Amino acid sequence: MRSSPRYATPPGNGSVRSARRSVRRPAPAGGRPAGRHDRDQDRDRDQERTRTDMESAEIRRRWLAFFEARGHTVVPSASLVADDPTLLLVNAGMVPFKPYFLGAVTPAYPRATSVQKCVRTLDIDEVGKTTRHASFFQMCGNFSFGDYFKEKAIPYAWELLTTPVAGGGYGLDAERLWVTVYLDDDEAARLWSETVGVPAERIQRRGMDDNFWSMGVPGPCGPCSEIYYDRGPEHGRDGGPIVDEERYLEVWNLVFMQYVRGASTGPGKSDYPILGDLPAPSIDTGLGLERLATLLQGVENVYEIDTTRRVLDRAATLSGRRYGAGGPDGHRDDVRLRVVADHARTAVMLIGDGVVPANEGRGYVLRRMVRRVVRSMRLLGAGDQTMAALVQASIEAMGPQYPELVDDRSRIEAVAVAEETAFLATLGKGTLIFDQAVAWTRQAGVGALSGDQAFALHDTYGFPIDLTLEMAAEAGLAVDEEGFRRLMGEQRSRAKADASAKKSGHADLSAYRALGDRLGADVVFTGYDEVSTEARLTGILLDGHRVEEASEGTEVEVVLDRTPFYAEAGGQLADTGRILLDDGTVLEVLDVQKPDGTLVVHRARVRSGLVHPGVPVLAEVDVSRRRAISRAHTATHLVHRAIRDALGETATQAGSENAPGRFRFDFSATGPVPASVLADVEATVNAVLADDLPVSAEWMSQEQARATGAMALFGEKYGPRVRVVSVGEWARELCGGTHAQHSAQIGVVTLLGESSIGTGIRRVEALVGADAYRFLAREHVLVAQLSELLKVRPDEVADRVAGVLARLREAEKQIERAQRDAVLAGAGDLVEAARDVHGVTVVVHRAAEGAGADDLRSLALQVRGRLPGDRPGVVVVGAVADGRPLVVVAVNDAARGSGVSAGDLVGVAARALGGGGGGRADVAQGGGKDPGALDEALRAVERTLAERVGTGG
RNA sequence: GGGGACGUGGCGCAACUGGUAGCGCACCUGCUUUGCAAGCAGGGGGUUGAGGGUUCGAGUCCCUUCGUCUCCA
Repeated sequence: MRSSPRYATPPGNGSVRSARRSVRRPAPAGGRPAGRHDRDQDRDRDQERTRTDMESAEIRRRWLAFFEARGHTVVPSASLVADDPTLLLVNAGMVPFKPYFLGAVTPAYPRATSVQKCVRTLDIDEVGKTTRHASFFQMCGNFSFGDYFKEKAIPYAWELLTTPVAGGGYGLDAERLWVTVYLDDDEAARLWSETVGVPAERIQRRGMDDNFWSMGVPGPCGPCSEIYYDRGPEHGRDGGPIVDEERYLEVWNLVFMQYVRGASTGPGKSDYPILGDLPAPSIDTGLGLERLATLLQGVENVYEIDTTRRVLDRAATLSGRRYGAGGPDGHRDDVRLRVVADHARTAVMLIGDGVVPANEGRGYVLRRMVRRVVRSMRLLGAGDQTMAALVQASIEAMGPQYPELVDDRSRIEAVAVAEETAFLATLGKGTLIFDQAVAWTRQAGVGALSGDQAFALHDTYGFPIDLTLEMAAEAGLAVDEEGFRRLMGEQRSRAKADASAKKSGHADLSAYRALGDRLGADVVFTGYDEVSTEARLTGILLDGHRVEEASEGTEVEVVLDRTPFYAEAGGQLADTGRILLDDGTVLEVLDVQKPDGTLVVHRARVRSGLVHPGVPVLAEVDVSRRRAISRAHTATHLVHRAIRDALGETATQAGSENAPGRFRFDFSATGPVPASVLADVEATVNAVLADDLPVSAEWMSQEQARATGAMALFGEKYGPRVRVVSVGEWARELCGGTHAQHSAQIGVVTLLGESSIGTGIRRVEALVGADAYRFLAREHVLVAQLSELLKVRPDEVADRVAGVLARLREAEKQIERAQRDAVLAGAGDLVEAARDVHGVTVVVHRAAEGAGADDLRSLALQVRGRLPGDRPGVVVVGAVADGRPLVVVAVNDAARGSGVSAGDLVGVAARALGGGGGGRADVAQGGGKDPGALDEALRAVERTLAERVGTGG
C-alpha cells in the first residue's frame, strides 16, 4: 500500500542520548526519581544508545496515547480471571477480544488498544534462569476488527518504536531492528521494505511454526510478522533472529488474520486446513511491555526493570543476600532472587483479581507462586516470614499502574500471608518425614534417597523437590532425581489420560454463531420488566444442527429475537415456562442457557403442533418459579453483605446458586464459621427483611459503580456499563439477575448450616420464604414431640437429652462392671476344682450365659494367675453371649515351655464350634456360630490337651 | 477431573502380619515441698470422624460418606 514515507524513520534519527535527557526532566508518571538503582557506569556504549530509563508506567502511557491518537478506543485491562471456560487465566493480550475475532460478538468499535495483564505458568521452571521468562507480563496491543490491515499495522509499529523519545515514541535505533515475515507473505515483506524502508537483508522469512498464527480452534488465522531488536554481537551470533533469538530479542508480534482455518487434523500445531479467506481481515498485535522496558532501561533481563527490580531488591534485603554478588553461589542466589521477585508480583496480581489459594485451577496456580516464593526465600536464608514485605513491595511497584491494588492492600497481604503460614506448617511436617527417609536410607546403607521417597515427600506431603535436594545434600546424601522425574511423569500422564477421556470441553459453537449472525443483533432480554413478551422465533436447533421444523414430542433448542426468559448466569437458575404460537402450538421451556455468552438459547419440548422458524410467538415465564428464584437471589445479596460485615471484607463470594425457595452461597473463609456468627447473620438478614427496603437496579459506568461502593464479583466480566442492584442503602452489588421488589417480599430466611467445600471456601445453604416457613414448622413439630416425650419445656430439651445420655452411659458401665464381677466371683472355686492331666493343672469351665469376650478373658487370666506358677497350667473358659459361643484359653509360662499353645487349643475349640480363633501364645480367643456345640468344644480342648502332654511330654 | 496421605481422651501422638485401646502433656484428689517446666501416690476422661460390610473377633481389611493436608491436570 502507498503509505506516506514519513513513517520511515531515517537512520540516526533514533539517537537516544539527546532524547534521554529530555525525558528525564518531566518526571515520569510513576513519580519515582529516575536512576535510583546503581547501574554499571561502564556498560558498553551500544547498550547506552538505547537506554532511556523510561519507566514501565510511561511505556504504557505512551502506548495507549499513540494508538488513541490514531482512532483506537482505549480498553482497560480485563481481569486476569478470564471470562472464558477454556482458559485458566488470561495468557495473551487478545483474550478479551477473542469473541470479536471469532465473530461471536460484534465489537462496539472498529479499532482498539489495550495493555492487558497476563499470567503464563507453562514455563515456570525457566523463570529466573533465562533473561525473558516472566510468569506475569503486560501485553500492549492494537487491534483492528475488519478495519485497517497490514498497510497500517506495519507502519504504526515502526513509527511508535523509532520515533524519538522526545517525540512521544520509544526511540529505538532503527538500524538495530530486524523483521520476520511468513514464507509467502510478500505483501508484508513489500510493506516493510518499500513503505517503511527496512533493508532487505534485515527482513527474514520463516515458516508455519514461527510465523503463522491461529487460536487452536476453527476460525480466523493468518501469517504474522515479528520485529526483533539486535542487542549486539556480545549477546550472540550474527545472522538475525532466525539464527539467534537471545541476541535478537523479539519485541512485537503483528498478526494478520486473513484466512479461515478448519478443525485440527493431527497433533501438530499446524495440522489443519485453510478453508478460505476471511471476509474482513483483522489485526491483532502484541508487544511485551517488560521486554521493551528491558531494552529501554538498558538492563540485562526482564527481572531488572523498574517494577520487578523493586521487589527483587526487597527480597535481597530480607534475605541478606546481595544481587549480582558473583562467585559460585552468586548465580544460584541471583536466580532465586529473580524467582522471588517474579512470583511475588504475580501472586499479588492474582490475589488482586480475586484468586485465592486452592488445590485446583487458578487457586493452584496462585498457591504454587506463593509457595515457590516462600521456599526460595528459605533457601536464600531468610528466617522469618517475608511474604508481607514482598507483597507490599510488589504493590508499591505496580500501584502506579493498578491503583486498585493499593486500595486492596490489606486484603491482598492477608491472603498471601495466610498461605505462607500454611505452607510453613506443611514444611514443618514434611521435615519430619524427610528426617525419617534419611534415617531409613542411612540404615539401608545406600547413598541416595530413592525416587519413591522423594516423590512421596513431594506428592503426599507437599515437600518441594529442590528443598529435598538441598537438605539431602546437607545430610551427605544424593537423591535419585531420575526416579523422581519418572514418577512425576507417570502422575502427569495419568491426569492427562483422565482429562482426555472426559469430555474434551467446549462443544462446537458454530451452529449457535450462525444463528446469532442471522439474528444480526443481540437477543433483547425483556425479563427485568415483564414476564410475558411477544417475539419472533428466529431459529431451531435439533441435536446441535439447524432445522426448519420441529414436531410434537421433540426436544429442541430455540432462539427468539427477544425474550423474557432469564438464562442461567451469575448463580441464578434459568427460568422455565412456555412459548405459545398463534396456531395453538405450545413449547414447554425446560432450560435456558447462553452457550457463547450472548445468544440466549431455550431448551424446549414441543408439547403440541408443529413449529417453524420465523413465526411470531408469545414467550411466557413461569411466574411463581421466577418470583421464588428472585426472592432467593435478593436474599443471597443480603447474606453476602451480612457475612462480610461479620467476617470482614475477605469473605468474598466464591459462587452461588439461586433456586426457587432456596439458595446456597460460597465464600472464602479460612476456617469454619462459628454457629454464633451464623445466628447473627441470620438475625441481621431477617431484620433487614422486616425493614421492607426497596430493591432497585440501575445501569451506570464502572467508575460510578465503584464510587457507590457496590460489591463487584471477581471473575465476572463486566462491560463498560454495569447493572447495580441495591437493597435500600444496605447492600449494593453488581448483578445481572432478577430480584424481589421489596425486601419484605422475601418473608423469612433460614440458614440451614455451613460446611466446607474445599480449602478456604465455605458454603452456607438457606431456605427462603414459604420453604423456610415449612422447614421451621417441621422443626417446631419435632421439638413439640420431644418436649412432650421428655416432659420438659422446649428450651430444656437439649439439657434433658444430655442428662439422659449421661445416665444411660453410667448405667451401662455399672451393668458391665456387675457382670464382670459376677463372672470373676467364681474364680477361686475354679482354682479349687482344677484337675491334673498328665502333670498339667487344667481348669475347664463354662461360664454363665451373657458373659462377653472381655469377661471371659478377665476370668481366664485371673484363674491362671492363681494357679501354681511352677507347674504347667491351662485355663479353658467358654460361654454363650448373644447366641454365639465364645472360648478363651490361657496358658502359663510353664505350660508354654512344654509346648502347649493357647492359639492351637483355641483352634481346636473353634473348629468344633464352626468358627475360627487365634491370638497370642499365652492367651487366645475364638468362637463360632453353634451355641449347642460349646460343651463338646470344651471337652475337645481337654482331650487334645491330654493327647499332647500324654504323648509329647 | 485423576491420584496420594491422614482423622484415636482437651492437646500432641502410639498400637507388629486383625486378638485386653496405650503414652506424654494437661485435668482432678491426696501427700510431700513451698524459689522458677517440682516430686510421689492415686484417679477421671475414648460409641478410635460417621455409616455399612467381611470375620468367632475390626483402631487395623473392604465399600460409602464427611473433614483436613498434598501432588498432577
